[in-house]
Amino acid sequence: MRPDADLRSDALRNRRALLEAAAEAFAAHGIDAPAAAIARQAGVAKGTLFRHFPTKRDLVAAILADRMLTLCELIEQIRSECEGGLAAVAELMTRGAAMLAADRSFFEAAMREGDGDEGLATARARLVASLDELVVTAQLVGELRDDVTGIDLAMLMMAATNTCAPALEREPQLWRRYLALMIDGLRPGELTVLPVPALAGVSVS
Amino acid sequence: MRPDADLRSDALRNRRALLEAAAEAFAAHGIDAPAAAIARQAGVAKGTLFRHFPTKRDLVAAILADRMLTLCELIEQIRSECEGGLAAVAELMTRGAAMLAADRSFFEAAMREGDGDEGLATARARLVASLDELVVTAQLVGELRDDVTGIDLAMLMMAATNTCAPALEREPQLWRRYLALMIDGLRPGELTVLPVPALAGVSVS
DNA sequence: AAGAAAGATGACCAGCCGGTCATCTTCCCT
DNA sequence: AGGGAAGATGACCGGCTGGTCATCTTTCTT
Repeated sequence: MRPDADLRSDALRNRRALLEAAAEAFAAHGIDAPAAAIARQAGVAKGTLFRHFPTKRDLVAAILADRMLTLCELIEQIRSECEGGLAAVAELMTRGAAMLAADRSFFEAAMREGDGDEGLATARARLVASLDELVVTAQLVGELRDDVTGIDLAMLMMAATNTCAPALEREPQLWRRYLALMIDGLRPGELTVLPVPALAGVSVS
Repeated sequence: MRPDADLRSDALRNRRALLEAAAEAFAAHGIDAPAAAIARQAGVAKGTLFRHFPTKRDLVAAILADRMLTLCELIEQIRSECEGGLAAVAELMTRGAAMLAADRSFFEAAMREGDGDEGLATARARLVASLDELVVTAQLVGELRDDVTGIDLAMLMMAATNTCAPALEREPQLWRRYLALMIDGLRPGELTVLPVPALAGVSVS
């Protein structure tokens, strides 16, 4: 993704193996997957991991940023496929949530990581912008309540998938139930005036 | 709460101090609050803690059970105050969520703990039963969609409060926003057919 | 082809955690 | 009052973690 600076060939290879291994480990075991395990999986020594990512936070941030950009791509794809209404929003939330449900680490990471990492900060900003576009489009057509924002969508996706996390083994699709419920709450009609404004701007979490 | 068996006077005193200290520590720092800190706060040695609660899980379970019973009491109180409609449901969810928002550990514990502990299992059962009663009442009046259950309410409360957990420092009331959105989704009208049934029976998480 | 720089290695470290146990103290009953 | 049992103590243990560093290996340049 990054231009990857000018690394020696072996360094580049290792870096990529590390990212791949980390993505897998984090998705399966959450943020707390031990660094040693990731290095082993990548076929590399622990020291090498810490050479590429001086801190575990850096590694987590790199992967979180990547996932966020993937979400951006998903949004673009949906915008080109669907009409802009609630259907598009629902489609995004469903497919996005499916992504999150398959990756334990996303929620944990999005919650804990600040904006220390620059790559993460810009990825986050891009994601929020994309979400906002989608929201505004749906609102213009009158199919989405006017008082929600892009960040709200992100929060709801995380809410639906994470709440079920442990129940996921019993019923891996449970998140769909709550997501559907939440989407119903997004319809216009302003049944309730939302208390408290959404978080603003750059930093989602 | 428990009859507290027949303990020696000092043992009883220590046990209570331990529970109080643990509740405080868990609420503030989450489930991972170190056992040593809890013991110190209770003015007791670490060994004493592990005498009363052979495993940290046992301590967590004890406190989680207590919180669940508190929620039961809250429900009873609301049922005696409000009419049975959606207002009662909304009231419960708001006040219940406020409780959860003030206690980092509840969500973590509810997610991780199985039903190993008997006290916990019965507390959980009682809570689910209370929630179900509330739900049925509101459904009879036609103010709550027919396809939700008591467990759904619990899940939504946790979803709303936990998702915002880290944003809580910036905007401690943010959970109210999402809870309101979710409650809107609970209105009857069956806009969407919910995919996936709710979890059944005893074990919530 | 040779040497210097970039990179890889893995033994090692410090810190923290849950949990144990031999020893000492407190309580309670007779 | 005194003795035995229930309880309290805190040093200690083993395991696991993120992170370091002196040493060795690979790559790239000239």
